[in-house]
Amino acid sequence: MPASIRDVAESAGVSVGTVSNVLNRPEVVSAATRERVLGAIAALGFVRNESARQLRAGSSRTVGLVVLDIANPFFTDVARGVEDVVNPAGLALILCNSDDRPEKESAHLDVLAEQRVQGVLITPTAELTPHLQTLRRRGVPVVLVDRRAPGPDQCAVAVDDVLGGRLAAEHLLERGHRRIAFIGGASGLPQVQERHDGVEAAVREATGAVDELLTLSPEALTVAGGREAAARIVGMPASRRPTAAVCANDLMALGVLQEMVRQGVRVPDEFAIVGYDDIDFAAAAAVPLTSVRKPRQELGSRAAELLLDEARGEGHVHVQEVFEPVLVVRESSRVRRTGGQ
Amino acid sequence: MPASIRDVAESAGVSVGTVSNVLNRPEVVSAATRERVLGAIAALGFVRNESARQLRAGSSRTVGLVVLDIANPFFTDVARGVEDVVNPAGLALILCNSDDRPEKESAHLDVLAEQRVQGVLITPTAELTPHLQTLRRRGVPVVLVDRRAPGPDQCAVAVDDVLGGRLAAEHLLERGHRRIAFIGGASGLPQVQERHDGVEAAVREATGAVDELLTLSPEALTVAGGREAAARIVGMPASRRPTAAVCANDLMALGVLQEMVRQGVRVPDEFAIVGYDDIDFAAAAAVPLTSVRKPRQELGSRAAELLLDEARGEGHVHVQEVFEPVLVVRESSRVRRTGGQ
DNA sequence: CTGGGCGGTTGACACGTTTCAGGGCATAGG
DNA sequence: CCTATGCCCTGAAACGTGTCAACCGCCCAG
Repeated sequence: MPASIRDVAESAGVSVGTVSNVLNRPEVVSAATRERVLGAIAALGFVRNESARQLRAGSSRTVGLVVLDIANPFFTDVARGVEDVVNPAGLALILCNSDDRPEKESAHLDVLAEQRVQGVLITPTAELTPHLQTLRRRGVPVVLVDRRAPGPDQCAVAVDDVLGGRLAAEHLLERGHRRIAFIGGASGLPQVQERHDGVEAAVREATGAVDELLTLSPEALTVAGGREAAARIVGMPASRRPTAAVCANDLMALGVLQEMVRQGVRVPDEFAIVGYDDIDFAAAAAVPLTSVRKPRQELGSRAAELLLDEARGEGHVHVQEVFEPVLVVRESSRVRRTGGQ
Repeated sequence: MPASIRDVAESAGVSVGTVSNVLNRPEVVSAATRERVLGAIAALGFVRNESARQLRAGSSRTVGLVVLDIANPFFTDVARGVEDVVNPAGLALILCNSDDRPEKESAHLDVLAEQRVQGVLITPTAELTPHLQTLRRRGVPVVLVDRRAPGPDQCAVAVDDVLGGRLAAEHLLERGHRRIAFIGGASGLPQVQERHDGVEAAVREATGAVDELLTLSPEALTVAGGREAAARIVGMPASRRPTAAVCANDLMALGVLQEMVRQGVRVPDEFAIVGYDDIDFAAAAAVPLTSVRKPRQELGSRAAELLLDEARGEGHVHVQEVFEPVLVVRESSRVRRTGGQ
């Protein structure tokens, strides 16, 4: 059992209160006493017990972040943004992975509630679980990340995904593509739905019909999901087969790219691909991916700022921030053969 | 302020001790009382205060994991392995990113010490910081991940990186390559050094000389670092330029690949690449990467098991586990043009 | 000489939980 | 009727810290 504040007090010949003051308000302690106490602390290897602090303070010095897929670099970039804000504030980050499964999400939220975290940053699964509502009703600040708020009574940091989908689709339409695929996911995330809607709207405006849009929904928003979708596309009769795809994220786009190459379909000459998120691997792919860029790190840091502000109390006003995505054009959608422009 | 165990007790008309029993040893409480208490808990929305539990128990229900680069999928896979072991045991995971910088590592370790984590899993930076020693001396279990233990007095889960380097190099040598580059890093990580040594040994055995091995050490073990190294290689006179590279990890290998493609060097025809770690993106690259596979997830889960065993106390014996890496051959090192085999 | 002010220190209490010795009560056995 | 035996339950202590009112000397102004 490690040394306690009491051991330090004894060793330095002062009271516990003084030791506490040295730790928390060093300026009220005389220099001589302070030195003596610090010496005792060093000698005993004393380390504050956070549990006791927390118990006393009523809340802990931690923040929770719950993401859909820790293996998706988009979320690690978000996490890094969160860390950049949260660590300097003296808070530790508890990173949780829900794997897009509501049960895991709920379990993590329960743990975070028991930990009395200062607040929770979360990209929730499709339906907002009751656990999240319970948490908020209990007064724990919750900021939604990469997801719009259902109402004005909470903070959210999101991206205009309808616009993102539109940008991606318009780009392909401009390049002369008419039969376009949207590759989304089966889990029904609103972000994905919005991207779809943006694509659909652009296609309708350009072609006057929506049936030009083929929507595929593989099980998961992963590389494997992308491969699966690509295989389906390659299997279609050439007359109906799309010539380009907008993917709901870059992982899927990479999967599509990989499968196309494997099947001997040349990208972008025979099939163009647009991804979403613009993770670093998008640019690093050997056929660099055109992608819809989101401010990944900023998404995290801004959300963390809002969370800290809300946790601080005093006249916090809820903010629903919506970033504008930007299309980054790279090889995977460039026209090489056919004229185009 | 949320409801406490005392509020529950009052509301249910029992003592605090009984409520605690309902929570921790429900079998000793009569069914009727138990129901009444559970009802009160639900009605009040009571959630246990972990801080108080921890204070009482002396240690918390968390485990720390400190990694070198959260943006490297290798480490997120390790983290997933850790989670798989640690969550079922009722423990939360605090994931920290040291960014390969000793100061950040130390700061994180301090926080973990204050949190009284059950133990720490860490891939340390090059030199073992005193903070780590201090932590161990204080009795906190520490398991090294992807790093050999300096002595028999602690657990470590590592990979035979000399063998890994050798496998990579021998593969290239068999393919007829003679001038080989090893692309490592400047930070001096022993893992990287061992990989280098394996490569060097293989080259010496095959060619009788070591001067065939060009060693490059870009700043960071990242995609950007790989690009940087590749640019240097392309800039060399053809007579001395290597025809293949072993990279210290897959991120760098992807960077090399990307830069080679950008410069019009065909992979693998003109330049072969072997990565290390075999992250998912290695296979997903449009020129799939040959890579030295490590059991990423298992590395994490095994380390977590050892940590939990050590934390449990009772006759724990330190284990230094060393996994054997396996070479996974893909396109990036296949000979296409020249005969070879 | 006295009173007031001030810098520095003290010591007790509270935070919410777990644990454990002990106590009340009913039932069964003598 | 008394005692032994379980079964449930109670109540207090303890974990380590932060806070705060109170206190102690000491100096200075009056």
